[in-house]
Amino acid sequence: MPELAEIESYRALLARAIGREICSVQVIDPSYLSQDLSATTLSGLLCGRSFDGVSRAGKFLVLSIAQSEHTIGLHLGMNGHVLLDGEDPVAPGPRRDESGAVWDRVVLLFCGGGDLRVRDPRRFGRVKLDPDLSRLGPDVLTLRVQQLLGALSDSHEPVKARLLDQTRVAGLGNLTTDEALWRAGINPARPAASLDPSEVRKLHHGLLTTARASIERGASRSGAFVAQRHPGGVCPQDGATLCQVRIRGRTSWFCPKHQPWASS
DNA sequence: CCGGATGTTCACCT
DNA sequence: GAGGTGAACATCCG
Repeated sequence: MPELAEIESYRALLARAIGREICSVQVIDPSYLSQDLSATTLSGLLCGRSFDGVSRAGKFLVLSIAQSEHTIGLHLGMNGHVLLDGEDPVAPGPRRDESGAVWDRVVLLFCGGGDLRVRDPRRFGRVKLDPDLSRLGPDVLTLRVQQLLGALSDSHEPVKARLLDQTRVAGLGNLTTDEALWRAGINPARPAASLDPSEVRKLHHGLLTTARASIERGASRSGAFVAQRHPGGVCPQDGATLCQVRIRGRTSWFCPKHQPWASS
């Protein structure tokens, strides 16, 4: 589930874990930790301490550890979920059995009761120590037109490939990007550098409005266009049957009528 | 049984 | 070097 909207929901959820002392760390699946992080290290770092801050950087959730220089980076991959005291703001979570614990990878128990669980059936996510955020591009929510221009102007890659590249712009996922390109009327396969300045401005507007709207609704699947993103789906704007292409291995949908190849 | 799914990385082509 | 493709990670769903 996690795209920007879901990650923001989890950021808000995790804020409620701030200040709660951790008494136990259960690394149920050691391979869920990044290679340079052992269960022993993680446990030693967290037990007896608490988090004193939570932020989002691109698709990473970053938890800072009180009385420590370290941070924990949480990346939820394609299907990761976070539960605090059993609560998951992103529905529906993976549910395979009634205990609901089958896909828990890492669990923190708080001294005062309650727990924080990282649940990820598909296991594409990771828990990292001191995640390297320096490689991330500017965050989509605070992206400026000039920065977008810079991210696009030096490449003949398809514009969508560039937008999904987290080192160029951080935080965009497949669905959000399709919706934003649709709003801006830009074909996802167009070479990035072929966009003229007015198209880049439209795209910038599309990216920010799409990202903000999805966060407000708490779901990356909530957009009018995303709802039509299936075979036979039609453009909510002009009714044309949507087309599908593959870009960088990801399915991309667009309206053949108002997202033409040629620039306007 | 097969293909595809909201993410990322890497090997291998052209 | 740049860009494209496919595979890999693991599991569920139609």
